[in-house]
Amino acid sequence: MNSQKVALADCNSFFCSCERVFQPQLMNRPVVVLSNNDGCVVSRTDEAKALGIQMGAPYFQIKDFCKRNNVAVFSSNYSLYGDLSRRIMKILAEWVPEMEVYSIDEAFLSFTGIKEEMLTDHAQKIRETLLQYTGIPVSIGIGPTKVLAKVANVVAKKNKLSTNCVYNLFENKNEDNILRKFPVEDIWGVGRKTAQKLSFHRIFTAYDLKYSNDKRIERTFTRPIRNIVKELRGQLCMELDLSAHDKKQIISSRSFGKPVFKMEDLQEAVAHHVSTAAEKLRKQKSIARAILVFIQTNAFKNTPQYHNSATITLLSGSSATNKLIKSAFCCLQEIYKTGYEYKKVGVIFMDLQKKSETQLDLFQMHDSAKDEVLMQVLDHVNATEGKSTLKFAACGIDPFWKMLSKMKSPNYSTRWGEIPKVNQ
DNA sequence: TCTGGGGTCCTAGGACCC
DNA sequence: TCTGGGGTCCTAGGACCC
Repeated sequence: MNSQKVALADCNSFFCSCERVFQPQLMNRPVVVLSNNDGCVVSRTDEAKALGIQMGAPYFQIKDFCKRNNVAVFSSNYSLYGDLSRRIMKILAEWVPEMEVYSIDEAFLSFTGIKEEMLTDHAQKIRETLLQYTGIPVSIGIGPTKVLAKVANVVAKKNKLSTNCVYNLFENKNEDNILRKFPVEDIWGVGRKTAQKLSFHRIFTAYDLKYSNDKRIERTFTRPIRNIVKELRGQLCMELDLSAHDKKQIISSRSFGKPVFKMEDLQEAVAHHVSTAAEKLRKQKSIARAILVFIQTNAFKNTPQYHNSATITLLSGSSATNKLIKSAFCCLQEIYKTGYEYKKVGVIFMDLQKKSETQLDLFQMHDSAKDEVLMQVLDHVNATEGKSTLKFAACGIDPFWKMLSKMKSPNYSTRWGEIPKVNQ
């Protein structure tokens, strides 16, 4: 029998909570944070949810509504959220022997070994500490598997007052009562398509899925769903992933703030994306052996549509921005067509490999020693003097296509010049 | 005027080989 | 005319996540 105990700590309305840390007057006021380009809503506080603002709602559609209802609106400030996330994970790590950082605002914690009667108390202490040290509220769900810990977390979040943001399934004598009220589409790993298919089989709740016919599930559904069924039954099949992995692909892409038609403008954007992605690539000490460039028109607009992509294989791999820009331009050349109004462009580095594990091949062209030094200097300057202090001319000086970010809060915790001042 | 971005995993099916 | 079957590897695309 599985004796594992898993907790899922998940920050409440994380991006909004980050904004509130530095503007406490926003407590109890509805707050939303927008995606890049101020496109749509990606984080909402309970007050904003109560007003009926939906996740993913396009901002231009709800702008007036927000004004009328005194909603505080922010552009996303990822350096702020990233920094607070790092602090939160560091604190969490001090409380448990093992944890898996699952996303910017979530971590699975191993509670195995803690006495059953102490679980809730332990979670409450973690919650209090995080709130005190960072100002960020979290909810914690506890169960015998990841899927059930996720379920418990949803229960905690939906009943903040009665649970004080901690819900422990081990304390519940009749777990099935919870599962009966839990819609199948809210289960972690069940998306829209699968929920549709499940409802066709008359499976509507987590309870239905837990007690569904094994043979039918085996026949009809894929492995991830079969694993979810097992986890709902308390059978652990998703272990905590403790190792910090290197990324297997690195993407950089953005929608344009304005329509773009010309090749030169696309090139500037592509050079910019390659620079961003290559910096991440070098940070994890890897090289890319394939690069993909894609371009898209605006699918929401009633204009001629076109989207395409091209890939180039780099035999020996590279992490040198200048070399990668050249390859990316070749891809772009291949797919660019005049006469279209482009909305988005992006690059993907694929087939990544650790630099140290690269097979040296006499006949292949590796990054030259000169490039290596150039990249080292580039990264060093940008790390110490600020992002994009030094960049390739191909990226342009002041790109007109750059994204909108009209309501961004200061980098309170990552830039000396923007640290909040305390009144004398 | 204005609708995000960055990831992972899985599977089906094609290509290829013997 | 008739033209196997099984295995592996790779890739594109689907589905899902936050």
